[in-house]
Amino acid sequence: METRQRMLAAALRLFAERGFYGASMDQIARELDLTKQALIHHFGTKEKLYGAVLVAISERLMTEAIQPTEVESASAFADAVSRIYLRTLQHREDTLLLMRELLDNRRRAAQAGTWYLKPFLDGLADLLRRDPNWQEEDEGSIFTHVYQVLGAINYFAVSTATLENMYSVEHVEAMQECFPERLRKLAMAGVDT
Amino acid sequence: METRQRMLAAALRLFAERGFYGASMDQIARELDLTKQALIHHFGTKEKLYGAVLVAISERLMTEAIQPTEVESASAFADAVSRIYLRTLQHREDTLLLMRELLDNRRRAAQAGTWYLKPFLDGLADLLRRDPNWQEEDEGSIFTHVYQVLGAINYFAVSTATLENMYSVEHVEAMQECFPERLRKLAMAGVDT
DNA sequence: ATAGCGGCCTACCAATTGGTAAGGAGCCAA
DNA sequence: TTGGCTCCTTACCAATTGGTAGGCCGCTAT
Repeated sequence: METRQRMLAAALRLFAERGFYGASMDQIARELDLTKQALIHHFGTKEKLYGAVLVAISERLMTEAIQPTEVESASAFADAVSRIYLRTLQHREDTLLLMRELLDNRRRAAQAGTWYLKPFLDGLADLLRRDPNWQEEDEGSIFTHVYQVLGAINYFAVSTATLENMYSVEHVEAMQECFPERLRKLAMAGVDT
Repeated sequence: METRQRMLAAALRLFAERGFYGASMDQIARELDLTKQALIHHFGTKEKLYGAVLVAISERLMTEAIQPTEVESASAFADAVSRIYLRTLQHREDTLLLMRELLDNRRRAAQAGTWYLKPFLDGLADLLRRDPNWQEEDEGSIFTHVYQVLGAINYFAVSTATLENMYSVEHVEAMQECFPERLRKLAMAGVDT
């Protein structure tokens, strides 16, 4: 059991860092001081290992990201967004892998079982729907707003390493400091401005 | 000459769709009814081919995305963002590849020549800096805002295929219809709210 | 003692990878 | 005609890929 968790952790790291094709079973196994056959023994195939990693991520996301008993307030959505932002930074590897999955998905898109994000998105949309400022808005508008805010978070979370090299560590730290406040303004961005 | 362009186009398509490791020289060549040695003849190695694709993208981005003679107006930034959004949708493959590059970059991050986005980012930041509403904001705040808005655009552009499968084509069309208007509100999201 | 079993190994395999070497077809200039 | 050049080919290669087959070791139940 212990081993299985270690395997999932190592696989997450390498898949997140190098992508599905970029990471080989052998590399993952070596990271654990095992042979790739140990991995195959536990998960069958590379695809299934990858799937198990995705399942683990989505479980974490569901149990941690959205509290179902969200307090109903005018800023409920903005509050949830703040929490999601913090969580995204903490689980950067999850974020990286989900981003990669988003890119790769379009090929095997027809396959089922890949909508790990759907309940999450729906939950956020629900939160926004209950906001008095948003009750007159149509569905498309609500989902669009949710997605734009999520995009702002995830894109940044995935970019910090590049930004640090493009500018400097201090520059990125300055951005990180401003981020929550500006994110809040995005989340609140007016319905009737 | 003609062939070189066709090669770059095919490489872009496959790299964007499957990533650097996911696309093989052979696949790219077959797409052109050539052998992979033709590709190697023109570009030397796979890495160099990939590099040439990135260079082509960044050139397109620089010449098209930001007009240097942007009219100075209160909504100059929001206008630029609107144009960038349209361009992003039109060149979705470019967007996909740049997103992948963003993810992969963190490994070979120290390498030079990969800051294709920097002049683009700086240009946008400049635009925002000249906005009267933003003149008192510090650098971190400005860059953060620019990046959040860019994130909203790119994340969505890269997600539409997945979203179509997750919900429906109509759902995504509804989002696409709302997008520009909501994006504008994001871009304008208040400085002193 | 021993049979079974989960956990992991070595040995091996076909397929695919990026890349080298060498040569041929077509064209143009001398 | 000859030589050279560009563009592309076939033939080949070592390395790596994911995966199969089968066996060894240590634990537990009988």
